Amino acid sequence: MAYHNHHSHVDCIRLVPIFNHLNDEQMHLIAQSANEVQYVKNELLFRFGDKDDTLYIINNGRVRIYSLSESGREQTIRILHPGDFMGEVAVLQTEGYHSNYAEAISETSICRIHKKDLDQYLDRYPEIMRRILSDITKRLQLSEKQTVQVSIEPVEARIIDFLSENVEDEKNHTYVTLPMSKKDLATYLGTTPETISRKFSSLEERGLIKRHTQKCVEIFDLDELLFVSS
Amino acid sequence: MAYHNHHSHVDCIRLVPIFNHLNDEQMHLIAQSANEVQYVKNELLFRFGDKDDTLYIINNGRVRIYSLSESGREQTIRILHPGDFMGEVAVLQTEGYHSNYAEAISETSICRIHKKDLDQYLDRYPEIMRRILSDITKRLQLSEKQTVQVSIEPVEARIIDFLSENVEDEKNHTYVTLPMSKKDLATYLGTTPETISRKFSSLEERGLIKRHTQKCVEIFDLDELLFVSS
DNA sequence: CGTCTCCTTGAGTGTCCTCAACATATGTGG
DNA sequence: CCACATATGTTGAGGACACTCAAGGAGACG
Repeated sequence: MAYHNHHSHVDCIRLVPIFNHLNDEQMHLIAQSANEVQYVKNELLFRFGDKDDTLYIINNGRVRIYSLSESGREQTIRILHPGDFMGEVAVLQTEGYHSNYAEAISETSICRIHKKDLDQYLDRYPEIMRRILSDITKRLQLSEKQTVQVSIEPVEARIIDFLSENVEDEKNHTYVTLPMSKKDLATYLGTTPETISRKFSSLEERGLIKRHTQKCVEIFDLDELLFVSS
Repeated sequence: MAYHNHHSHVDCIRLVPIFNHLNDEQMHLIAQSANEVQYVKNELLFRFGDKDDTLYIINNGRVRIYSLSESGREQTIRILHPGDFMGEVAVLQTEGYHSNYAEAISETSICRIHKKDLDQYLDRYPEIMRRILSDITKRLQLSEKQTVQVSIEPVEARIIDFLSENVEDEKNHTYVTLPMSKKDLATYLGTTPETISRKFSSLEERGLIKRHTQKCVEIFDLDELLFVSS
């Protein structure tokens, strides 16, 4: 990783939902205490068990949070995009140990804010805490949903659900741009690349989807697809 | 359910971690706005999709939060005990719809606080928000762990992990008192009662545990048990 | 003591994982 | 820009784990 100590990281702060309600002066103040770090693709930001007391904010790029099972298999927890934050262990756990792994999946720049600074802002601007709370509540809901899916829905239903949540409509064509590799998608959906591949093939044979490129899938009839999965 | 409108629900408030740092007067104030509700065993507190804007605090009894899959199978998300709260959808989601089901699994009494009241307290006593945030962060970690387990660990490992997290040591005997029926344990661990039963039998055959009563299991060697699961 | 629920055990089946080979992308240095 | 090296994706065969369905047993409760 590479450190950059520009005087202003306001850009970093401005696009973050948890801070963007502040005025310029306030943002500037926060930006002062943030430091920017660059990571290259595949670089690890932290590992399970690392002690840490900073909040990470994605400025640019994408980060994958994942966990390892005893047997060494990966479970992708979520993918962070610019504006997302992570490392909330630091925010509130008195003992701040990371409970999973974070990896840059592209060239990524991060802003880091230390707990002691953040604590000040939380006291001074309660709205920040509200927004963090709102974000984490949302994530909790998603996480619980993911648990249910992974545990009781068959793989095909999980894939279809995932597709339906990532559709982009464009001139009477419904298609999906996969936000990650099939390999990572597999670990996200709690399965293997082979199974993902097979299910996609099956859906294609049945005339429900068409694979254009690795990342781009066309959906012929979303309603029919959703019907099939139930 | 049955409503009770005692003048004071301070008892209700006093034992709740998110409020118990307040002084008597403050607690009294909050208690004023809370109302107590009683539920009998198996009664549903709310269902998926219900609109709601109250925070629920368990005063007495136990509540099970669960979710239903398309196919009708249940996934138990968590069990709440006295002092726990739920319904945080109301706290922060502008549109407060419940995303899962809540059922009393014993005679249960609840304190409910309306969003508009709670919002006031959050502003006046920021420490409350901090504690809620802390609690939800903790739950997020647990939920993510549950996702990983359910998705990649085999059932036996999940059971062993669950047992190891509920051990109670007593005079050189290690045993576990199951906090719920095997039926509910099955839905919690993302499996079926039959499979749970089989795994317990298997562990017993291998001399690792001994079932004394339905709810009480003795563990002969915890280290060995944990070793087996990896 | 009978009923009901929960638990247990058995038999059969299906989904998905593993391992392995091959194909296709992606990226790097010559 | 091509050739090679590496990573990612696809397809096949075989097998394991856990689910379903079904019946019998054990507790709990009135």
